[in-house]
Amino acid sequence: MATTQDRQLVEQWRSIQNSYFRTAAAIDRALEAKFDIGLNEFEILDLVAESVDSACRMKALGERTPMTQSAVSKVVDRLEKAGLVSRVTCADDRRSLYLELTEAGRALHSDAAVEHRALLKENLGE
Amino acid sequence: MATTQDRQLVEQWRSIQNSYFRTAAAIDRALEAKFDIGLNEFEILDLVAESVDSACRMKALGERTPMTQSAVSKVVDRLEKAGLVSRVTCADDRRSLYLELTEAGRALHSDAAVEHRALLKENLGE
DNA sequence: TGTCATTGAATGACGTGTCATATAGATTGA
DNA sequence: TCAATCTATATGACACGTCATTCAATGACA
Repeated sequence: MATTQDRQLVEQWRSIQNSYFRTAAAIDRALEAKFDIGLNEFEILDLVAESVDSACRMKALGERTPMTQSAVSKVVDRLEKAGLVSRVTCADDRRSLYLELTEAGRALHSDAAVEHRALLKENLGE
Repeated sequence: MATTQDRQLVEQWRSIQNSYFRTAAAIDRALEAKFDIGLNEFEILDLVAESVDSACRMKALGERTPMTQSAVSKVVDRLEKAGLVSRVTCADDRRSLYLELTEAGRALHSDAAVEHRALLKENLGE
């Protein structure tokens, strides 16, 4: 039953896993060491930073990341506690929140992004 | 500072993340539902199943998966508790252990592998 | 052979993610 | 306008992974 195609699929999958984990781990460690935030925190920061409009975004964020809604909520908790982001209630729908980078958040993001891109380049492209 | 190349890298990375998470989640759910084991458990089972020799393998396993040594140890705990695998002490190095599939483990693996390959095919190739 | 460093694996504390649920605000329709 | 329903987010219990540490066995070298 173990066809050649099966083996190829498994090999392909393992290779994806490895490159995914290696890249994620490298970025995570670097960001943790230099900026004291994890990869998921950075990715939320990154998404907020690239949203130019100030639409109500907690919801939108959830759609742009594989994270669960509750994971996003907790990541934002940490970012807020760290003073990098703030939740602002939405005028037109008071259930919703949108996120704003604080000054500190903007500064950290722009430094961290350089690191992030460099590590992506190092790990993805070669 | 946000060069075109940066954007491409980020896009590439998000696409890897998404396909990785989607595939992993799909497999994990299916295996959980039908065989009551998670993806990591299956992957260890799969590695054990494909090791023909009976060398001392806990160690070797750690080298073929992105999982930590301690993660492997805990996954094996669960597999052993579920009666799918057994730890056998090594004659030539009594610190080492190798793993054997039980009958139940072998049976479950061969069924689960079919599902696993099918989902890989569905998610990776199209 | 006795000490010291090393190696294979297990364990406990801890962080973070997931699922199910809770809560508050919005929407619909009679 | 008042239920009933739906939607956006938060929260608590729990599972699992990581790190640091521990323990036992091995190896190395005097």
